Amino acid sequence: MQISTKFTIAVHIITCIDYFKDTLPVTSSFLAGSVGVNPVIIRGVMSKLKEAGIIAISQGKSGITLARPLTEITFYDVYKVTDCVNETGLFHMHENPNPNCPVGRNIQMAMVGKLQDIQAVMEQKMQETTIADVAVDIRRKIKQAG
Amino acid sequence: MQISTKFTIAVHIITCIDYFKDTLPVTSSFLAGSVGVNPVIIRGVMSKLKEAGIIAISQGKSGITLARPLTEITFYDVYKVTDCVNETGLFHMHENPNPNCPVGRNIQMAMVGKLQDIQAVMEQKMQETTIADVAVDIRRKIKQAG
DNA sequence: CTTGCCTGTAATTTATCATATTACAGGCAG
DNA sequence: CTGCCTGTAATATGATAAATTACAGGCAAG
Repeated sequence: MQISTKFTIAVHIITCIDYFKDTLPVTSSFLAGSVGVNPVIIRGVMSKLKEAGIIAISQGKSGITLARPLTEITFYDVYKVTDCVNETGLFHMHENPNPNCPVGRNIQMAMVGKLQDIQAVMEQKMQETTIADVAVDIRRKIKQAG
Repeated sequence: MQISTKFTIAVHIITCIDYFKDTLPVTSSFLAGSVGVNPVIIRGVMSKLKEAGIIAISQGKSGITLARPLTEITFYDVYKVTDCVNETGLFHMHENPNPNCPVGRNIQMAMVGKLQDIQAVMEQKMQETTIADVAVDIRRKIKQAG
């Protein structure tokens, strides 16, 4: 299993909006071309980024803009927005342990807290990484080699 | 997306082997009953646990035993054994960014290290948790309420 | 104020993967 | 030697991700 590409697509989208903001109008079709996926996927992700107050979308020909600076958009924000991991958690527990078995009827209670702790450290690390970190790396690489 | 139930099933299996080791022979059918899944799934997980030197399997009627103490079996060991996350990583990056776009041709390089770091803190936390921690919780709960 | 480009979203298709299930070969212990 | 158990292949089913088609609705440029 893997976390949906919607997460990295969203990071790509945000990075593009920033990178091209003074050059040309950024639209879902343009983004679809850069990301390499269907425009509908882009629109779906964009729509959620808008709801979350990360980007601003105007219809017509104007294009999409950022609603706050890259340094204030964390990986965690994007990860939450794209629903990559649902409310039941990162780990999928087997759902029918036997209640007539002493281990079976207690295993969920015994594991849930530990699994949440593991997920929590991952999410904490995501909060410490921002899209600005990605943008910096990309600009540096472009300066070096194009 | 979620990490496969094989992980929690494996934890359940190991806990059961320990819990019932002096009481009755533990077989794949018995475990399937406790876990609530098909015996073939149990056998597949068991087989990998054996390869990894975590359990010992003898055929015939004898049953399955642990190959090392619970305190030396970490969540990380079990997670690796069950192949819950493949070698391409926890995150699934979109695979066709446009090489003609400056962002598209550099986005993967800019993200991969950051995603690996996030995965690494999660795996580090898994190394710090052992099946013994689960077994302790279960025994305590059983003493309290059954 | 109209027209054209763009977003929003539903519906359908395709591909992939997780899990269940059936079936049977092979092995060990009693 | 015999019966229960493991090992594993093959197939079916179901869920989910992503692609695709289609179209309604809105804004902005002119």
